[in-house]
Amino acid sequence: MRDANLVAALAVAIGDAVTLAAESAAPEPGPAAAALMLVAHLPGMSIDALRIGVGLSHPGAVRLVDRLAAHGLVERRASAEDGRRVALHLTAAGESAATGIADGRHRAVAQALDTLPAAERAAFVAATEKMLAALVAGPEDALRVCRLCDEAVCTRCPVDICLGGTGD
Amino acid sequence: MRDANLVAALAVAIGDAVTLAAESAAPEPGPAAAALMLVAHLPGMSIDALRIGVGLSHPGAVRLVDRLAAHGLVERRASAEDGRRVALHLTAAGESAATGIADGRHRAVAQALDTLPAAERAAFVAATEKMLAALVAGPEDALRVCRLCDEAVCTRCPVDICLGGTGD
DNA sequence: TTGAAATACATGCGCGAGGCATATACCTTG
DNA sequence: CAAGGTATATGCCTCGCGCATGTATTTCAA
Repeated sequence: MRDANLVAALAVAIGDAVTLAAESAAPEPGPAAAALMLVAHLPGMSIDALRIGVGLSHPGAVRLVDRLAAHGLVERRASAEDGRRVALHLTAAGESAATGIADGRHRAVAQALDTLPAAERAAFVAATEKMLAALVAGPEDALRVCRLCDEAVCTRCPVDICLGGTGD
Repeated sequence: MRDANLVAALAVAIGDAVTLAAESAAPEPGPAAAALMLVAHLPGMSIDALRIGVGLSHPGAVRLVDRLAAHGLVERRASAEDGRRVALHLTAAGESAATGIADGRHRAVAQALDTLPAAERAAFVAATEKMLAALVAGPEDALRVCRLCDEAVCTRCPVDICLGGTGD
């Protein structure tokens, strides 16, 4: 009981810090930061996939893309395979916004992680990987969990491996 | 870099699970669950303290209390010392809602934590305590971090100790 | 091949939570 | 006792979001 409470509190603390850092680098509070990171991670993704990742209704995702496009951060391109689909891509400004979000996220976590000596830190991260793999039950979970991930450093990604991917 | 990304991903995953569990036991999505847990933790607290904990503007907190009171979960009492203040208290229904939120939070984290063998789990929790203490810089941080805590199991609370309290 | 169902995206509409500015009551300090 | 600060409440507005619906494209069945 006490263990769970402590872990939940740390998750809330780190989650808040990550969210705060992400939103300060995004054009608006809320799911915009997650949307930018998702499109950075999966260029050409559809609005429907985005909808799952950010946890909005479909109309909500459409409006979110509208706003991000109005800010010049993403653009809708026609999909080659499927004429119904929209292929979402980041503009140059969108790329740099995504980089800023990833940096802020990294700094927020590093502030916590740097209080641990190297050995404890390694054990902590190893346990983190194990739990992360256990928490992901399907592709939809993966989209949600990775919605703020920095794909540049996500090597040997436990979520990807858990889904049968290579982890790259 | 990779360490930070993994830890952030786990924080997001656990944070989502905790939030989902909390909101499903609350009368509405958003900060309502946090408000109920805060009032459960600190009976008689003011609306201003609540405002800090849930991260709303003052009017937002007033309206949130209005809604919770309309649902019969909290009640405003007159403060004995200060006539300007409102002393917030949970009703019986509010107490049981808070219990449901704490239970959901506990289950969400236990699902992740139970994947670790006992030794790893103990090390993970020890590291968690250390980081939690390092992340709290003042009373306002404490209110925010503990906004979903279950006070019944929060013995030797690192946040409280970090602020000079006894941890109980 | 044609018509029906399914999928993906877009839009009209209304709701409701939240913030800003302001008002009121109370405490505190000179 | 007057002035300033603090705690709470309210009028007003904005805006994000979901529901229901509309449109275009693909898929499938007969």
